[in-house]
Amino acid sequence: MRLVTIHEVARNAGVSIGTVSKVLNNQGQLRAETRLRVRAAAELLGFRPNDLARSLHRKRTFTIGLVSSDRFGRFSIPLLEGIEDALDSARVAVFLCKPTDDPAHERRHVESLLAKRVDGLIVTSRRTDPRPPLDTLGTSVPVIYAYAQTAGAGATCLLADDEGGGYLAGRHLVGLGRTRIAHITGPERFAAVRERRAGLSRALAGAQVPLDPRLASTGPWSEAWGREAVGRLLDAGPPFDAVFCGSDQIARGVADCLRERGLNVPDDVAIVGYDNWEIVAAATRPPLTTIDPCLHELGQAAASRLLAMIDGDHGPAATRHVVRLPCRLLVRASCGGGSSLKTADRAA
Amino acid sequence: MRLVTIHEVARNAGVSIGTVSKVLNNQGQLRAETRLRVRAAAELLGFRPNDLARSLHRKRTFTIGLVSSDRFGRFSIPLLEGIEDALDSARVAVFLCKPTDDPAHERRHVESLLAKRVDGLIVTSRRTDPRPPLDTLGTSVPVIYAYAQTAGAGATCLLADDEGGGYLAGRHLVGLGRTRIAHITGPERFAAVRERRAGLSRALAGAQVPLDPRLASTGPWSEAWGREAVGRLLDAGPPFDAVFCGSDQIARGVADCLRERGLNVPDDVAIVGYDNWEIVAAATRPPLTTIDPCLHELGQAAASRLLAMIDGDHGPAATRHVVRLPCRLLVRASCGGGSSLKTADRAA
DNA sequence: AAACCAACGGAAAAGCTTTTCCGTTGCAAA
DNA sequence: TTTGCAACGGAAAAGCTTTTCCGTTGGTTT
Repeated sequence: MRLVTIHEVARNAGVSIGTVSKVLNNQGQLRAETRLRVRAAAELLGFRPNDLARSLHRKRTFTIGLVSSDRFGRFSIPLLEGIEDALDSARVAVFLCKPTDDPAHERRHVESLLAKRVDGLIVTSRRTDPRPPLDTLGTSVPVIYAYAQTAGAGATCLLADDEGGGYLAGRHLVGLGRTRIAHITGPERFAAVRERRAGLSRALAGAQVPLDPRLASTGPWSEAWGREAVGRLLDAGPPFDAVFCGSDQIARGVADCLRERGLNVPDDVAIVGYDNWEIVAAATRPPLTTIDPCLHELGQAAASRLLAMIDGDHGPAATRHVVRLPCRLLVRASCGGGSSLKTADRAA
Repeated sequence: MRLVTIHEVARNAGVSIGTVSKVLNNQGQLRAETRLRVRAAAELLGFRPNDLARSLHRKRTFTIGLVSSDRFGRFSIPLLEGIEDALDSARVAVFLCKPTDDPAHERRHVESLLAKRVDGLIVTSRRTDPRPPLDTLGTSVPVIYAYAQTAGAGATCLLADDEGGGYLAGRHLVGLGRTRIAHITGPERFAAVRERRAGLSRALAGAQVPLDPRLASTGPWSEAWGREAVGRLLDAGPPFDAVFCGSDQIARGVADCLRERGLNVPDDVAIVGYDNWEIVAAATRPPLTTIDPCLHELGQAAASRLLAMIDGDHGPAATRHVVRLPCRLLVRASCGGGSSLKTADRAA
C-alpha cells in the first residue's frame, strides 16, 4: 500500500515540497496559478498528508482516548454519541479502549494511548460512584471524567444531577396532586440511589407531603425487583397513589405488577421511572414518564470541556471541579397529567 | 507536556540513541550491563517511545478504524467487544467512527482514518442487508464487513447464519414434539426475516411438520407487534402450540399477551426468541429460549481475519468471501424441555 | 608478534510533513 | 541605469524513532 507522498506531488507540480505544504495548508505567499497547479497535482495523485508526520511536527494528534472502565452498555452509548458529536466537528478522532476493572490492564491501555500521543482522555464508567483516579503515568495529559468521578485532587468530573432528578420526579408527582408516594429503587450502596432519594425528599418537603419510610424499598436494579417490591406494598403496606422508581426497568416491573393486580396506571397509581431508556420506557404499558439524565448532552459537554483544556494547555488544572448537569423530566403517559410540562422542565 | 525523548535517555545512560533503541526493542549485540543501564535510565525518566515516529518508520500503525454506518446500538456492542477482544491481544487500537448514512460524511471519516494511516477497516451496520461498498479512496487498505455486507466484488463479509438460526429454532421445537408452529417476525423487507423463515421451513420440512401460512405474520420489530400478532392468532387463527419469534422483543410481547390471556408458557405454547438480548430475554416471564447470533464471536472473527489480511498484505483480496457464522440455541425456560440441549447445539 | 575475529556501540539515513529563514526575480522608483 | 522592495518559492531544520552499516576495541590464534 505504497502511498503518495508530498515529494511526488511536488515533483509532479514542478515545485518544492515546502510549496506543496503551503498550498495545502493555505499558508505563505504564492501565486494563484501555483496554488492551482499544486492542487491539481495533489488531486490527481490522490495525495493524503500523513497525519503521523504531521502530528509529529505539530505536537498535536487531534486524537483522544476514551477509557471506559466498564463494559459498553446502555449508559455508555448515548454518552459516546454525545462525545463523538462534539469531537467530530472539531475533527478529533477517538480511540476506544475498554480496560477491565483490573488496574494493570487499565494501566497498559493508558500506556498505549499515551504512546500514541493522544491529546486528552475521557474516563467513563457505568456507575457514578467514585473510582480511583486514572494514573496518567507522570504525564500531564488533560483528563476528564464523564459520568464518572474520582476523589483525586485536580480532577474534573461531569455528572448527572441525581439529586435534581429526584427532585424533578417528586415535584412532578406532588404537582399532580399525589400525596402518598412510594419509592422503589436500587441498592443502597449506590450514590445515585441516595441522591435521588434526597431530591425526592426535598421536593416532598417543599410541598408538605410526608415521605413514608414504609413506602421506600431498595433492591436490585431489575424488573423482577420492581414487581416484587410493589407486590409487597400492595399486600402489606400502607396505601399509595404514586411510585417513583430508581430505574426504568424497575418501573416496568412495577407497571406490570400493578396491571396484573387490576390497578390502573396512572388513574390509581402514577409512575415515574429513571434513565429514559427509550426501549424500555416506551414499550411499557403505559409508556413511562421518566427522568432523562441527558447523557448525550453530558457527553457533548465532556468533550467540549476536554477540547478547551487541550487548547488552554495550562488551564485551571489544579482545582477540582465536579459539575452536575441537569436532568430532564420526560412526560409520557404513566402519570397522566399535562403534556404542558413536556420536557422543558429542568432542575435548578 | 514536554515528553521525554530517546535522546534524553541516551544522554542519561551515556550511550547513543541507536543503542537505546536496540535495548528497548531487544535488538543488536549489546553487553548485558549496557542493557541494564539503558533500561534504568529509561525507567527513571519515564520514557515512552513516540508511536508516531515509530509508525512513521515502520509503516504500520497498529491501529484500525471501525466505521459503523449506524448508531451504536445493542448489536454493535457485543460486536465491538468481540473486536476489542481480538485486537487487544494483538495490541492494536481502534478508532471509532460513526458516520451517518450520508455518504459524504462517511467519506470524510474514511478520509480522516486513512490520513491517520490505519492498518485496516471494519465496517458494521445494524442491518445485515447489503450496503454500498465502502469507498477507500483509491487505497488498498484491507476492509472487512462484520454483520454487514456489500455487493462489491472483492469484499469479505462476515454474517450471522440467519438461515441456520431459523433452522435451529425449528428443530428445537419439533424435537420437543410441537407440531403447530407459528412464526411472528419483523418486516418482510429484511433479508434476515426471509432467511430465518427459510431455515424454519427447512427444519419443519425435515420433520414432516407443515408450516401453516395462516400462522405466519410480519410486522414491526416491537413488543407491541408481538402482543398484537399473537392476540390475533388467538382470536381468529388456527390453533398453535409454539411460536418462533423474529426477535426477543417480539417474543416478549408474545409471552406477555399469552400470559394475560391465561395461557401457560411453555405448557400450552412454547416460545423461541431471536437475538439473545440478555436484558430482555432473561427478564421475560418465563425467561426466553432464544437464538444467539453470537455477535461477540463474530466480532472476534472479523478482527482476527482483518489482522490476517493486514499481515498477509496481498491476501486473497480479489475474491469475494461471504462467511456465515453459526448461531447458537440458548435454552432458558420458554420451551420447557431439556437442559440437555443447552448451548452446545450449533447449526451445521 | 602479527593477523584476525567477535563483540560492542556509534553515525547516519530513512520515514513524511511543517515552518522558518533566505535567496531570486521582476518591476517600480529615483 | 541603479537601488529597493514586494512577491514568490526553495533549502533545510525540526520532530522522534528504527535500522543498517561501520569503526573500535580487546582478545585469541598461529
